Amino acid sequence: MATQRAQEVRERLLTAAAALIAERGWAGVSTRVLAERAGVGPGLVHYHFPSLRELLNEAALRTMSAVVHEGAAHLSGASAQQGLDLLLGSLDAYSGDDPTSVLFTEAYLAAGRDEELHRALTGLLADFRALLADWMRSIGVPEPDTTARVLASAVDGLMLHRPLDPSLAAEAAVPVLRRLLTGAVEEQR
Amino acid sequence: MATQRAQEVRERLLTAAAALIAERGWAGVSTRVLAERAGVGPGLVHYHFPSLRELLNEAALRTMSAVVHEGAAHLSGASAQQGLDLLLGSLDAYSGDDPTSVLFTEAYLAAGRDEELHRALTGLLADFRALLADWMRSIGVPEPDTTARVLASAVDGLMLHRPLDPSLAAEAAVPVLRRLLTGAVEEQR
DNA sequence: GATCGCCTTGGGCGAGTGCCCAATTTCGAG
DNA sequence: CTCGAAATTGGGCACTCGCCCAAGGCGATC
Repeated sequence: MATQRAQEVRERLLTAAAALIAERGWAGVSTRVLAERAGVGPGLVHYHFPSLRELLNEAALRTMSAVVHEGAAHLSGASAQQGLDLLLGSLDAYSGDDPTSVLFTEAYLAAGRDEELHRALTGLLADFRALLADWMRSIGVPEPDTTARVLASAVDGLMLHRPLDPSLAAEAAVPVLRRLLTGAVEEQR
Repeated sequence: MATQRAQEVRERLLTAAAALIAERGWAGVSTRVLAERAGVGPGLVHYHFPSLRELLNEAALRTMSAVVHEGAAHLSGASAQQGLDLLLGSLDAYSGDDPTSVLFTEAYLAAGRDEELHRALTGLLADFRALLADWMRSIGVPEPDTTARVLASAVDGLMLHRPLDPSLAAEAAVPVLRRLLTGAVEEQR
């Protein structure tokens, strides 16, 4: 059916958009480079999407949503050590100048200038923090809600700084971050 | 003398640029809106600066440099409690959607796409981390170098998340962040 | 095989972009 | 007061932008 090919084009546009946001920055993604990257004619962008703005929002949101929910799935029910390994793993999976890390930061900034994106991102982060707080509660971290908020933002801050601080590697940062979980996992050093 | 007025125009352009980077994003600053904001003719931008790129770099760098060095001046020689108050104070001075916070994040992202800006920002952050580490060493924080790196990036991460997490206030985050300084200031709770 | 609706193409519109430059104003040095 | 360099103006060039649309291709249904 013809609709299937159309769906595939939509998909390719969204995938290309996510990559281009990281490469060129949110405002640097134009309809023409986007269409070229996706391998379609320039007119197709506004056939499948009402505006470039909404295309970018959807592309960023679904990419971020996939990352967050995949992480959350691994975290729920994990032991203290498994959870720490997961955080450590994500810290060297995302180096700070990889497409995913940059996409997150670009989206945070764009949310400050787009109310709709702001609402959606607020919800996505709230879901993630709730899961992170649940995990922390289950392993006995003090003040799990606030700690989850601080740890989540600290990880994003590390992504932001890492490209500007060559010696800020995951294995260096993790022992320090572990102090945030004071009282719960000290014996596991 | 005429040179004085010219210097003032250069100044106004740089100030306007810093404000516009925060408002419209790095790529959203055009020569014409910049000139209008600064109250000068559009042609003056390229009379005082070789390119828009270099103007933006200089505007961001000197603004950030002022913030960093002002903070560093207050920090050096401060007691543990004074230092903590300073950090706490900076956390509610910069809410995350104020011009200064946004400028920092915009500059971090732009540095990933501009080698010259990348080098300058790397140096600026290295200076600040060195001072922060010295302060930590002086009050007995363990692993002061790494802790300084992590705390500096965590603070920027908080700025990034704050607009998307209404309940992430300074007074909530600070007690948790204090755990990073484990062993040095516990008795000061 | 004709028909019809979804999909795709590529060009075009007005606006905005960075950068340039001839013409003009400003103002301190002689 | 005159001169000349520094500073400023505003328009123009070549290009890109988001969005639109007439035209045609495609494939499923009778």
